[in-house]
Amino acid sequence: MTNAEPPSRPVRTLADLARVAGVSAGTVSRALADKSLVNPETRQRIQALAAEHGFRPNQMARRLRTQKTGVIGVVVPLGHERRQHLSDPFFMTMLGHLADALTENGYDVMLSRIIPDAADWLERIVDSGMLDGVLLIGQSDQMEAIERVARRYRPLVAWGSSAPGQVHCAIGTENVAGGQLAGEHLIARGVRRIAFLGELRAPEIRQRYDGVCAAAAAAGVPPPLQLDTHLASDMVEQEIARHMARHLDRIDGIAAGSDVIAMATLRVLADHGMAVPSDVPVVGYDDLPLALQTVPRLTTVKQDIARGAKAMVDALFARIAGEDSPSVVMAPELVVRDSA
Amino acid sequence: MTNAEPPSRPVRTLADLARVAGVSAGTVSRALADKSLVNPETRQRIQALAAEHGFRPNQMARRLRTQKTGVIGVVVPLGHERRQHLSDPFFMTMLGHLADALTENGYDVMLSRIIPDAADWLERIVDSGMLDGVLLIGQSDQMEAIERVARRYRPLVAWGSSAPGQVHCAIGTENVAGGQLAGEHLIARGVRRIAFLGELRAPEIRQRYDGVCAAAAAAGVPPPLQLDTHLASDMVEQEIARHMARHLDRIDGIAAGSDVIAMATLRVLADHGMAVPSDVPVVGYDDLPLALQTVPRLTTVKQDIARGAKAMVDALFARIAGEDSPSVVMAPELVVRDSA
DNA sequence: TGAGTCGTTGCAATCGATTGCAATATGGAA
DNA sequence: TTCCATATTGCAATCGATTGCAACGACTCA
Repeated sequence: MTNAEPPSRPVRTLADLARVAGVSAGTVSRALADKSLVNPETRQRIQALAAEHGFRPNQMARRLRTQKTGVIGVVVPLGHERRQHLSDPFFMTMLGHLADALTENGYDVMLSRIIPDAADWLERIVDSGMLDGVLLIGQSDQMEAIERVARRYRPLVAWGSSAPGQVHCAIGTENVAGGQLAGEHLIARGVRRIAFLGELRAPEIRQRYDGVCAAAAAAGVPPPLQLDTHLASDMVEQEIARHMARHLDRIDGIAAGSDVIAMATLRVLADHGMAVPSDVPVVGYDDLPLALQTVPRLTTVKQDIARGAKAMVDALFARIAGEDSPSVVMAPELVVRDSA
Repeated sequence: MTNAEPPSRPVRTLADLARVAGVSAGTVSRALADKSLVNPETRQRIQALAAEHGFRPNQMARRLRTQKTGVIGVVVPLGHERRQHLSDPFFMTMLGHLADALTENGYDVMLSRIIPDAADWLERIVDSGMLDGVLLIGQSDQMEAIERVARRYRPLVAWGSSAPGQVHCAIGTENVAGGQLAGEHLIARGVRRIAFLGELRAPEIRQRYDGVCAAAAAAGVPPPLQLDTHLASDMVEQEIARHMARHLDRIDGIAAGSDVIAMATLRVLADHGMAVPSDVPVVGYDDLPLALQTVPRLTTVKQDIARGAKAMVDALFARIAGEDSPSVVMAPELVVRDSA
């Protein structure tokens, strides 16, 4: 018997281990996979040997052979709004839930933050052969690219809105209805001159704005004043400060396009010595965890991100299994706290 | 000439494209890699053909062959504190910077949130053959595991503290000095009975606490009252509320173990009708982006996360290139805003 | 015209694990 | 004792791209 201690992890490949065990590579492979074809004794012996030598099969080779990677791509397309950072709280919250659900199911997560400058950014991702499926956090302004790829690549699910006739599977909430909830709540609080903070190139923000407009129209109050507010976190506060300096005397309530915007607004209003909600009610959108942490606590339109993430993952798994999965649109919900 | 249109992406592999182009697979490979060995005309013809057919090489095969993956693993070990979520703002901020730096350099990011229950969790990651390098966000209580792996696996860099004789490369800040800054600042503001919010099992939190203690001892004020506060975001606020209900009358200043804790504290203090900083000054730790957004703005000890992330990536690249890279400890810095 | 060069291209091995099929051994039945 | 069914194991092809080496052609120069 060769009692030479292994000098420097000589057991790197299946073949190495096979040599040590005195069997063929195929047998080792089957033993490690717990296939019933191998003799139980041999199997246990090989597994013990594998553990002893700290052997781990090369995933690259395994994946090439089996044509499954066990990796899901989570991609954040940053179409307009290039300065928006990956650390945006909404993305991160969504990503956290997604990553949890995915890893629980044994998948790895590959993260991509993409600025879609090349027209084929999405095909480059799905055709890389690296991924078993792709999750898109947001559609940005890339509807055509997404539709084009979805026509031939099934395991693809996006967070966002779904239109009739849309090919790709999208999970999202009814943004127009959500905006309407926000508008109605402000109006019920006596607000007449609403300001909407958010820029309209992002489709979901535009829909929220449309909802606020609808609420205003229905109640017979003037249409809201729309003020562009970008999402890059380092800029929001200055931008809002500028808006407030100029328009604060002409408004008496604020609907923010997102909680991040709402939180920055709270900050700016405090600088102006305005009390929230007594001087100016503010309602946010998203109901991120931080909405609970602000002073005052944020009244906001809740998108159930945890449920959305779970729905996305479920839909993706269904598609990976070859089944079909419909788009989902969830109802938003007004969460009344202290800011409005 | 065969003018049959490609029916369903028949060009999937190098060999397919080679057949279409009438050359061998090797030539196609070289042409696509812009090797000088191939005739410029052939090269252009093949590249045009590749674009026309939307051909993308299978990354799995490429990586198996070249033994490089172009993927960096970013892993968050959750040793103690299992309920801490991936969406923790500190992780996310760090992850955002890391991902930006990595993707700028052409690497993909594989994300893992790990609960190290298996003893070999780290070797399982580094030996998977999937990764060109690994970045650890935090050391948790896994120093031994990290040291063990670092002894034989070079491209590994952690965020955290470095002790003399430590094998693995760690980038971090001087937490004791940071805690001291916080303590000194509170004391200079007239605080005598400091409360420290944070639980001591996490080494970096313990060091910050030690720093606060040192400051107190040096100034001759009583040692701080330490109150356990976990990091799971859904629990913090209740926990702090309980602490405050019990101890608020016995303290006159608060050093928080992190900005997240500080922010929740601000919330709770508002509920108690306490003014910050006039009734109770509060200083945070980290200087996350959200420290700018709170009301009042958070006075805090800054860890330059952006710089830290860059340092981690630089160190990792050096190690991938076979060079060596030392641990780095950066000096924290007190950022005085409005909360203390 | 023949030898030597250079520029291109093809051939075939390789990365490491998986798996269909063939081969062997073992036991039981006739 | 012979034959067959069954349980294990080995062999070799395969996944798709990369790359060292050999081969081929054209061209130059003697």
